[in-house]
Amino acid sequence: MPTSASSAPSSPTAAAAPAAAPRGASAGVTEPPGIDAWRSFLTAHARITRRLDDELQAAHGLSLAEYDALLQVATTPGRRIRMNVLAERVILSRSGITRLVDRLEAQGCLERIACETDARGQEALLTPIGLERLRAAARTHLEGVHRYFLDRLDEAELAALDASLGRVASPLADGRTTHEGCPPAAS
Amino acid sequence: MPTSASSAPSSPTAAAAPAAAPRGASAGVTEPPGIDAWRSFLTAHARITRRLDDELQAAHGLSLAEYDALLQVATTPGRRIRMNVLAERVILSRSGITRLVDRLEAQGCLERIACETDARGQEALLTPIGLERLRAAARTHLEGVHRYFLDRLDEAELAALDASLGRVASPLADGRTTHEGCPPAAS
DNA sequence: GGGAGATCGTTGAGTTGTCAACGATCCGGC
DNA sequence: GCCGGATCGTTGACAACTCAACGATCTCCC
Repeated sequence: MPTSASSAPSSPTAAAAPAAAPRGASAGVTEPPGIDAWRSFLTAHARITRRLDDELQAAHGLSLAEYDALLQVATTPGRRIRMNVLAERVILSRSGITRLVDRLEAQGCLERIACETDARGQEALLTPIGLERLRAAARTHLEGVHRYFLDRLDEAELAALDASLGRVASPLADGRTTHEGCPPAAS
Repeated sequence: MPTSASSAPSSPTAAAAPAAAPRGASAGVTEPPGIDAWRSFLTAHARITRRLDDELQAAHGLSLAEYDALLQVATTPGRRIRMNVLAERVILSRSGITRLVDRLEAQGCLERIACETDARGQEALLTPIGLERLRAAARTHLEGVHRYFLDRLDEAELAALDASLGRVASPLADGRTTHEGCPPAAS
């Protein structure tokens, strides 16, 4: 899912949007107000993450997902984490995590160890190489996050963003099944 | 790129974050303030789009990317659009668009026609089937966008989001090459 | 304590995207 | 008019994810 912007056409008010989709439209579909925010959200995400991923890849041979996984391991007490938990944090399926850890293990950044308290479990353990790799990559990554995101917003905006998006994300915590615990609207 | 959240560890202030990553951390990396907004941004995107994609797929057998492509065609005057432009709007590589249009064409939603003014060019043309498909899907999709996004934010928040994220996205308009026209910070 | 059912991580198969390279066509300078 | 370089859409090869199914293990209730 590449995830661009746009959701449905509306009023013929082609306004800002410097180089992307038309903000107004013309098909046989109607759209709600506020949808512009949704589009900006999608567009911003697609553009920024692509940029960050490219830069990280070019400078350190690490994808954003790999970086994130290393970070999650590094910031967990003991620098090891159940595959399980890692999957949820990085927002990947369990099989996705298996393969991602495979890759990082092959590069020497992570090690797999058996979980002491659960014989089914595996833990990913950060190696010194992995930590060094993460440290180096963090510089590049944070620089990018600043350049493309943080530096363009003032403190109030960042706080507002955090509040709004945090509120929007929290009810969707798990996501295993398609939509169970969430009443469609008011029913 | 699965794109979860998080960027770097920081102060040991594990606060909100209902079911995901720790907001404070403990590795050998330092992090800037405001990074919480960045994390919320990533988390919200990952969770919402996954949900929307699942629902759209279940109800109409359409991925979010396919939906978006249909919408882009539908909202372009003449209901046809150059592959080129479509790629940019949906934020996909040109080969990605070739394949996506292949799929939609196979389903009868789109048709490929030669461009009249440029013999190299192809245009994707929306078929009646495609329009009907889009209309049906739009209901599901918009309902989801409301449920997971719009309805959780008031008007002021939406406006703020649009302004902030729009400003953040615009400088990254094209994105073909990795980072050419953007001074690293202040140099 | 024993068995049914849930959960763990991995695997095979399939999907959807990318990059590099291609032939075809367009365009600007000579 | 024509030729060199850009741009168009497609293709082959590959990368990274998903789902479904698996054996192993845990957990809870009888």
